Amino acid sequence: MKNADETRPVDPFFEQVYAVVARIPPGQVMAYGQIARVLGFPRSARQVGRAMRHCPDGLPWQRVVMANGDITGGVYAPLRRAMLEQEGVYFLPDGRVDMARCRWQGKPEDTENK
DNA sequence: CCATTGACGAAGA
DNA sequence: TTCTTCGCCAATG
Repeated sequence: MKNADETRPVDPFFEQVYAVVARIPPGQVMAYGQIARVLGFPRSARQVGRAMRHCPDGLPWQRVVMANGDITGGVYAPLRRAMLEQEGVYFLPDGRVDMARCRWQGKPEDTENK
């Protein structure tokens, strides 16, 4: 049994989004469009954001930010920023995430052995 | 079925 | 570099 009893319909796209987000290592972040691209839907950045809006507990939703490094989440945006800061994410003086240094490639292909 | 909205992103001014 | 506009795509009214 999987979700027959669950009143929540499981969308493959949503599940994939959650899977990728769960793989983001501490100190690194990913953009909505970047996640969509990894899943094979480079035009569905907004749908990724829609999935994050319904993000389940246990998911590092704080590591998902905008492509320009801006943080979403409304009133919780500053909270997310503090959590990322605690993980070692670099920030710009403007309060945005330093994507140039913290953007996760999504595919670690031999990070040490280059 | 059409109009509006949205945790996006790139391009233009 | 900041602000505005347009395009994408699905959900909602």
